[in-house]
Amino acid sequence: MNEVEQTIIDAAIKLFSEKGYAATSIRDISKEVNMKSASLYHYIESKKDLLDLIMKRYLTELVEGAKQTLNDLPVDEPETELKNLIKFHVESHGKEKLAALVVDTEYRSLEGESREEIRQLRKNYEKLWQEVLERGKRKGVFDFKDAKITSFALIGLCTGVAHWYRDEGALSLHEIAEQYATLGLKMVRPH
Amino acid sequence: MNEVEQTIIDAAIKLFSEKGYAATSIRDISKEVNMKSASLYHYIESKKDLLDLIMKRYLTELVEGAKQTLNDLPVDEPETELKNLIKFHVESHGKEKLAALVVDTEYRSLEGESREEIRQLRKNYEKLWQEVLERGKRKGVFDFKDAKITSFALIGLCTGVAHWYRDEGALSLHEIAEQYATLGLKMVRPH
DNA sequence: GTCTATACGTCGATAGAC
DNA sequence: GTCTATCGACGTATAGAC
Repeated sequence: MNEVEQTIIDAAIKLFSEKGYAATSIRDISKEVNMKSASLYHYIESKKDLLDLIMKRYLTELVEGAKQTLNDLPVDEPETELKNLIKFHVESHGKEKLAALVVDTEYRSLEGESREEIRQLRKNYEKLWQEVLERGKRKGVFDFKDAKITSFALIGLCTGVAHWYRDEGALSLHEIAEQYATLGLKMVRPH
Repeated sequence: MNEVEQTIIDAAIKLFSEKGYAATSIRDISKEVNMKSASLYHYIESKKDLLDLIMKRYLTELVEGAKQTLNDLPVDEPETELKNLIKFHVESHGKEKLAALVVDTEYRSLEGESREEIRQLRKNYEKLWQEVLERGKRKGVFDFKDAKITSFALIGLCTGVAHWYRDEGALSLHEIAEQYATLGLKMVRPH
């Protein structure tokens, strides 16, 4: 992956997140990187390929990062695990806000194998959360009815951050992540 | 609004929610309603108009429904208010899932006045939630740091339902709404 | 009200000069 | 590696017959 390729990918992420994949033309992207559209094809195979690459790369980073987060933690502390899972997700969605928006909104633009691949990555990610929730429930530190619904609820909650977070906002990303961790933990704690 | 117009709107909602506004052509919509694309223009002014109408109508329904929900409740019970706000939002997003998806994902496809109008409607809706939250905090039945962030978190949580809910699923929409109300209330209750 | 025909712009992608 | 030129398909929208 050389420098020019990365510039093209960044331009695509910016435009896809602003206008959507379908509404962004290859000519739009080429203008953004000060090239003619024909030149882009020296670096990419197709517009579809560009989306596939972005979705796959960012979602893989999210899944691997979450796995690593859990691995770095002491065993058998589901509350700590959930707290850090939330913080990692929120911070990741704030730092890579534009890519996160693309991943969250362009699943429907994928076709065939790519779509299936992304679907699997998502499922793996949800499973990570569900396992933490189930461990906490067995241990008695969490209380909820359905692990799947609760995982959707928690992930949806954290994903929402990418839709409103701004670097210039009053609260730092770290503070927001802390608040979300508090909110999320309260959601599943017995009372 | 006659029958044919409603059929066209329903077809547009279906296709916009599946493929997105930009990826849906007037010809796609006309095929869905067994017409030629030129005939559609007897009922609509433009493709853009169709989106404006869908976004405005559904979001207005949501805001008005939420206001009505609050009006029907006893005064000075913020917990009851939040519970019913959550249930109304979740049930509305389940019942009109496709329209909800369009509203949630196609804001970026709006331009000019329409965009501003929808932005205002959204703001009004968020304000409803924030007022309930503030009242609860003053009364001491809610505990959270920032009303704006908490309202975003709660609304984002409930909106997520439209992304995974299915009529054929194991849980009824009513049950899901109840679970979400429980989760949401736990999020903001002092412990 | 619904159609056929079509205007005219933009799309993704390619050929081939430099 | 970047360009100009261009292809054929498809986009929204309109004109005008019936």
